[in-house]
Amino acid sequence: MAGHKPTIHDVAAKAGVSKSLVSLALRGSDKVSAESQLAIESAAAELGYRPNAAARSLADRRSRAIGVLVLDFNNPIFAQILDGVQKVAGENGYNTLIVTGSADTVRQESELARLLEFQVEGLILIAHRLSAETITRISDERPVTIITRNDVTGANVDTISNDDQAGARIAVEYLISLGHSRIAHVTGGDNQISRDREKGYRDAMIAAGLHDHIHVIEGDFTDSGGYRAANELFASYPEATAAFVANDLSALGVMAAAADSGRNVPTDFSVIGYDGMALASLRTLNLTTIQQPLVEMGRLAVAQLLARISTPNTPNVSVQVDSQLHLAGTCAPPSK
Amino acid sequence: MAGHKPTIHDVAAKAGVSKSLVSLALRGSDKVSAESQLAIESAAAELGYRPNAAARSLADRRSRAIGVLVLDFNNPIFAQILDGVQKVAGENGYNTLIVTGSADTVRQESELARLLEFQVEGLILIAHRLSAETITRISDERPVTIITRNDVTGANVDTISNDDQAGARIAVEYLISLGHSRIAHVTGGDNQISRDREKGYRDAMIAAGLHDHIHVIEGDFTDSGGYRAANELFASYPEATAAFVANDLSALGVMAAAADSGRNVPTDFSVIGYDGMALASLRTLNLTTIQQPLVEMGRLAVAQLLARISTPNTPNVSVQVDSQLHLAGTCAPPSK
DNA sequence: TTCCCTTCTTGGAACGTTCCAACTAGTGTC
DNA sequence: GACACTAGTTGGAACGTTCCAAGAAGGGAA
Repeated sequence: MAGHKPTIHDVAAKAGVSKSLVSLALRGSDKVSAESQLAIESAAAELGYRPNAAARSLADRRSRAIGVLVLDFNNPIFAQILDGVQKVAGENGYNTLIVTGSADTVRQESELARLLEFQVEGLILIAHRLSAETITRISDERPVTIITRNDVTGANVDTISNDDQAGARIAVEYLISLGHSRIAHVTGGDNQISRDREKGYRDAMIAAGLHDHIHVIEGDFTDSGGYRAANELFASYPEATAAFVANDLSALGVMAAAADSGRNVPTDFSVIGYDGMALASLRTLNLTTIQQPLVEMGRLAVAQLLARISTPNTPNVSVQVDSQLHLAGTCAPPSK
Repeated sequence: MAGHKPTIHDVAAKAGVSKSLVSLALRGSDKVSAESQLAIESAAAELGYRPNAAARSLADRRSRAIGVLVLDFNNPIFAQILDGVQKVAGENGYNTLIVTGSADTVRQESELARLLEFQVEGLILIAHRLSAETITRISDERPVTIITRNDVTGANVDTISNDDQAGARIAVEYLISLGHSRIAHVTGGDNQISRDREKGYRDAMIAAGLHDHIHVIEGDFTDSGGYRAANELFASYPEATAAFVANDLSALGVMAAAADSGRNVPTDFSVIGYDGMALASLRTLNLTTIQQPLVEMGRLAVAQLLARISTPNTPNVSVQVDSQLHLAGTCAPPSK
């Protein structure tokens, strides 16, 4: 904590050159003589000089920062996505401003405003609860890439998602292949992702001639929502031998409810989730699930966002990645 | 995406006043006439004006941003800490720049450099793997608050931690109170937190006259580390009836190993963890643990950091918060 | 010697704010 | 009618960079 933070002028004075040359040298221009380069570098090092990003951003008219809005930090899939996001952003010299949205819409707005004031060059949204309208409005000011959704359109909006319907079908077909027919579905509530996963469930059931066995219970993507939904399921449809649950977190709640009702997973009751969150594959849980390539999705999102930043007004991009069945310990053939 | 981002000059022109007055009005000065205030506000709204944080930061000589370094996003306790951090930072009008450190020391340096270039006014570290020396060096440039550790000193370093030794003693005393005596400990590897928790274990065992039963296996704070350590434990000390594990994540690994070895938790083998990560309290896991007030720790850290930023050169602060025994389903009296 | 070309270097303007000293109009006061 | 206030308002300087047009120094070619 020296008296004053050294600026480019201090470095220039110490190296005996002009501030302009310091600026050039520090950014690796090839028009600087070897001698000056050396003098400048050692002066900078000696003073502990750090370029001021705000000044650079102002002069440059670009911030080299992207904003990330994560609506719910407590769903661990976000951590994995963020891993990918941060990696690619860092590799490209971009800073990442992460903001977690509150449930409160007013505070959400002010958090978004803060991001935009920072002149982020683009935004990554990981937010299934944000309305399409809000997103379109934001995209009016800044390019946006949305991860895990593809239901928003706009001139500056790209999406990275997996094919939720296809993933859901894979899950259900797997249960059917094990011999199940009384397969229930616990949804994730009122949002596009849930609707798609439910659609995939229904389609797969119908395709297998199991139309009569379709049984859907409303959940909400949370552990306790899954628990509640499963209890409801066991009351209303006790013959069910398996459940396809809208996401991993609520699948864990379903497993707990199954255990409470005296059902052993997987011998009495099979559970398959969706997402592929890292914790679900811990040995203790060992959840069978449809695994999204989360880290990869984070990577792709940043790559796409940076592409749009550097070349605006290109056609919209909607990347769909493949999700895979992750075999683990919570599914087995029905016992009867 | 209009042609040009409106600046304070555009607003001034539109409202028919000077840029200085716009600046005053937008920051809520009381020396602006009601009439001007109104004209300025509506001009700003109409143009979709957003203040440029970089310019402000430059003129102001402060960035209103704090940096957060999280070394491992995959340990879910960080999500909870971050919740508290973001909340208090936001309430005080501060932006949060979150960076996840790579294992790679070189990249870590460049990530830190990027934070410092952003002129963050202070840093929050959640990083048990960072060397004390590195931290002291950083704190030379900017105030630092460290969460979950208290082993670093420096003029500008404050710490928020829980009393790991005390927490560990609580855990062990609880097991003893249930009737256990053959209590093993799985450590978290070579770092201060682990050493403190091990010390607490040893002290509690000795205090209860169980010196002969002390049995320590090296772990590493991860799920798989816990799994491996537990298998080692069951081989070297099969009579153990309980384990105090250095953190929740590895406690889950221990539980998996117990199950694999045919031990039922908690009837055959009791497990108690440390941290209180949200996922461990899911019904399916229901882990007994020592719960740190993680969100609160995040809050306190920011509060302390902001205090030091506004009033530097005050004596160092080391806050110790209390951790509590969280009763759940993985501990029971020994069966024999 | 003169002139042109490179190669390196430079000071000034600009970026969008905030701060400051100073200015203008009223409004009272005597 | 002069004076001092007060309430609003203003332009210019500053913040630490980058960019740009232009300058200095040295080397060849004529």
